[in-house]
Amino acid sequence: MPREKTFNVDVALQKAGETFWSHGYDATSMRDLLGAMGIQKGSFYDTFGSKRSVYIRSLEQYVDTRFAHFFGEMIQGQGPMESLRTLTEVVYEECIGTAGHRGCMLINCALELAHSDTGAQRIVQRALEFHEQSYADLIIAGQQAGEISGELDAMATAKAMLAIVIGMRVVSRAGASRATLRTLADQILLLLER
Amino acid sequence: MPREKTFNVDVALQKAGETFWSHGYDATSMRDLLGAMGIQKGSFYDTFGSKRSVYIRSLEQYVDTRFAHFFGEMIQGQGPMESLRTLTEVVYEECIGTAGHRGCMLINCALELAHSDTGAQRIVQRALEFHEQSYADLIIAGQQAGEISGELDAMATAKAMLAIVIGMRVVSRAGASRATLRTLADQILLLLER
DNA sequence: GATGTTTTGTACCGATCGGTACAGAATAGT
DNA sequence: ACTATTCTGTACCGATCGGTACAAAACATC
Repeated sequence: MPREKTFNVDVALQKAGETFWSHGYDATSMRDLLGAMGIQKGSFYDTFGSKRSVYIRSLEQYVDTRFAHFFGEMIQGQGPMESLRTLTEVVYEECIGTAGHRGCMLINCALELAHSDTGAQRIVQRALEFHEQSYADLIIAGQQAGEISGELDAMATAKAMLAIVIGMRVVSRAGASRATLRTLADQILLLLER
Repeated sequence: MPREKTFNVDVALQKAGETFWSHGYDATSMRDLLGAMGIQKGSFYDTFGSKRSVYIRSLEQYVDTRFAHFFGEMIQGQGPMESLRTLTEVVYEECIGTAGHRGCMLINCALELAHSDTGAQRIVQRALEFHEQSYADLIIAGQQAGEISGELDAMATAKAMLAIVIGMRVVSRAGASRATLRTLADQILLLLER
């Protein structure tokens, strides 16, 4: 008998996430948020409860969909080394694209919120660990396939790769040149040729 | 004839900088700021004019004193490779220290403000370029001294080193383990042994 | 058409924001 | 003592903050 919800919760969350992504948590006001989500205050608080809960949920959605896509269909059917190349190029393309100045929502969150919000911190840590482990798995697979030297410390190299990726997202948000980002992408892959 | 200022402007700026460093720009209120600086609103606005101007000045002071110390007395009398080792260890020690969760003020600023404040962005960019160039100079000196392979692309390696340093500061602010930070420090130095 | 729910829109809440104004106490040089 | 400047402390400004309350309209089921 009731009237059905006329807006899609996931879509609204995604819109909210994009706004948080660009401007951060504090700098996003309820006015900005409602505008981006296309709903009114009443619906907002009935559905989500608070600004912070929307942030957390949109961050979780960002992590889930992004990593599923990254380590799923994006490297479907590719060999380990080819996958690592693809993933690095994708990061590079995102950094130099129009949305490059937004950086990575996870990393933006790590610096703005993970410092004071333990809930956000847990999400960030788990996502970083997952990212790191996924790299390491690909490196190990590459070693088993003979594409990557067995001398390499897979976990340590994975950590270094992730650190450079993080560096790329930071400097690109700070306005780094395309050439710098290209160099960093190349350096990531050079880590695998030792 | 006038009464002299009873507080030291540089000390007050430094206290302000530490507060901004820990909590960021937005999350630091005037109340926090005045408390940390140990002065009252009247003195604050008479002396500094605005919250933003204090932030910019404290950021400049942070960059100046820090880099002067880093690439000055800290590596005084050391060879190039030894200097690079020292600088890397210092970053590691800072990351695992009690102040590690603060990260680096410059990088915090890069993500929070450089995105929207062109003045802050210019400071961040110039500081990153200086840091990068200083690394490159040391690498080149190391190559001339025969401590580092001449095959290495000095500028590209410097960029990669800086990117990993940035990654370290981000993950340490997000609560990374000591072991992870140790691994990353080792990986920085491994970049020089190719 | 009656009922129940979700929508929009607006009015409002106390708190806090950065910033201004100013009075009065303190401290210096003349 | 006189004067100039800086300090502290407080009161206040308009604006905005996140969040609440609620009435009226829209919609879906019965």
